[in-house]
Amino acid sequence: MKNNNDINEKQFLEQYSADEYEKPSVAVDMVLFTIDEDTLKCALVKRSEHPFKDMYALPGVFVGIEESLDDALKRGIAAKAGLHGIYFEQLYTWGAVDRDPRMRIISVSYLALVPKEKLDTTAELYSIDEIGEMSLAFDHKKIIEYARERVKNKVNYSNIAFEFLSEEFTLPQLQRVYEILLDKPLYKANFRKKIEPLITDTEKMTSGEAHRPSKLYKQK
Amino acid sequence: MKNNNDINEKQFLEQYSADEYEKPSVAVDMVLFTIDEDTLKCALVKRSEHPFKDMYALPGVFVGIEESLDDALKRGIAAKAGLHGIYFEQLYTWGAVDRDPRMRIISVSYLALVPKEKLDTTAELYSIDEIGEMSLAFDHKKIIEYARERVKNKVNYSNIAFEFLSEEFTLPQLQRVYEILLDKPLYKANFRKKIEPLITDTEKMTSGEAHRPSKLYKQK
DNA sequence: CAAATAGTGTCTTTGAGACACTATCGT
DNA sequence: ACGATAGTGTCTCAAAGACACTATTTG
Repeated sequence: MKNNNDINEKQFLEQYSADEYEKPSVAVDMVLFTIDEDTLKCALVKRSEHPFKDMYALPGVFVGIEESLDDALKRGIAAKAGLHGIYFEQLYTWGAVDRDPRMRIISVSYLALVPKEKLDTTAELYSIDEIGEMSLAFDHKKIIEYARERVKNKVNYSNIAFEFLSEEFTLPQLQRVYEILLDKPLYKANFRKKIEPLITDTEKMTSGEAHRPSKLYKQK
Repeated sequence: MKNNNDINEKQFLEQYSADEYEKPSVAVDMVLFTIDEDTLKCALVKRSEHPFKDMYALPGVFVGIEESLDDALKRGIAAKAGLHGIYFEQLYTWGAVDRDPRMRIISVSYLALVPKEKLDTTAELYSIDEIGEMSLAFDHKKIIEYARERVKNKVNYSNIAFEFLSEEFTLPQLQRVYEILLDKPLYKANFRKKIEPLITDTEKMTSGEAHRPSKLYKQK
C-alpha cells in the first residue's frame, strides 16, 4: 500500500515536472469591505464578458509569473480602488475543479478593509444584505460569506475595526463600527472600558453639532 | 490614474488568457502534526534531489489539473502516511516569487493532525524543538511555525486537541495533549470543568497500572 | 500502608454584561 | 430650559485561576 502510493507519487511528480500535465491558472480575488451609509459594503464589478456576463463578481487579477500573491493583490487594489497602503490579509484559497467553467483557475482570496473616504468614488458598493439576495459569478458569494465571518471573528481579538476609520475618530464612531461588524448593539460604558487600552487621546474635539461634542482619539 | 490602471489590467488579462504568460505551478504542502514521546512532532521527508538535496522538507504534491486542492492533499496524506479520514484544514498560501529556485511554485499549505497510533511507522517525525534547530528546504520552516501558531490558537476555541487521541481516552491523557499544544501546565480541576461539556462518559476504566485507574471518555 | 496517579470542592480574581446616572453642546 | 448626544459609576454574574483536599489502584 505504502510503496504503491510512493511509486504513484514519484511518477506523478516526474510527469508533472516534465510539463506533460497542464498547469492551473492562479488568480487573486479581493473582498474589499468598507462602511458606508451605516452598513458594511463590498466592492463588486459587473462582468462584461462570458462566463457570467452581466453578473457581479469580486474584483480580481491573474497572478503574473514574476509577481508574488501580495503584489498581485496590490495591483488589483490599485486598479480597482485607486489607492495604496490599505489593510489587507489573505483569506483562503479556493480550488474546486469546476469553479470556473472556462478553465481551471485557483483563486487566492484576500480581505481588504478601507475607510469610505479613501475609496475611489467610482467603486460599486453593495451592502452585505443586498449581496445576500443577489446571485454572484463563480463561487464569489461563498467567498464573501467567508470574509464576512472572518471579520466578525477577528473584530474581537484584533484592531481591524480601526481600518474602517480615518486616523482620528470619536468613540461613538468607533463603537458604531464595532456594532456594524459584530451585527449587534453594544453597551457604551462596557465598550469604552474594553477599547480604552487601544486608543490614545488627541487634544481635539468635534464641534458644530447641536449636541455635546465628543473627543477625538487615535489608535495607540 | 484610475483609467490608466483599468487599461493596464485589461491588457494583462487578455495577454494572460491568451497564454502569452507562463503559469505558475501549484503544490500543496502538508504540516502533519502528531504527539509522540510527550512532544509535538511534525512529519518531514528527506529530499533526494536538488534543490536542497539531503535537506528535510514538508511532504507535498503538485496539484493535478483535474484535482481539487483538498483532493491533492488527500492524495499526499495517503502517499505519506498511508491513511485516510484524518483531520485536515487549509492553512495559508505561500506565493513569494523566489521560494523555489527552480521555478515559480505557489504552495497551498495544509495542517493535518493524526494520533500517533494511526500513523505509518515509516514516517519520519521531528519534534518542534528539533525543527527549531534545523534548517529546512524552501520556506518550510516558516510554514511549520505558522502551523504551530494556528494550532496553539485554535486549541482554545475548537476541538482539534481530540484529533491527537484515539476514540477513547482518559482525562489525564487529554489534559496532557492540551498542555503540549498550549506549551504550558494546566490545573486539573479547572481543565476538567472546562472540557466537561465536550466529552461523554464511557462505562470503561483503564486498568493494570500501579495506581488509581481512570475513566475512559469519548468526544461528545 | 506507601507510592503514585485520579478525581473533587471551594475561594479568589477577572472580565463581560446591564443599567442608571451625569455632562455639555446648539437652539 | 430642552432636545440630543457624549461620557461615567457601579452592581451583578459567570468564567478563569489557584490551591487544597479526598479517592483508588498496585506492590
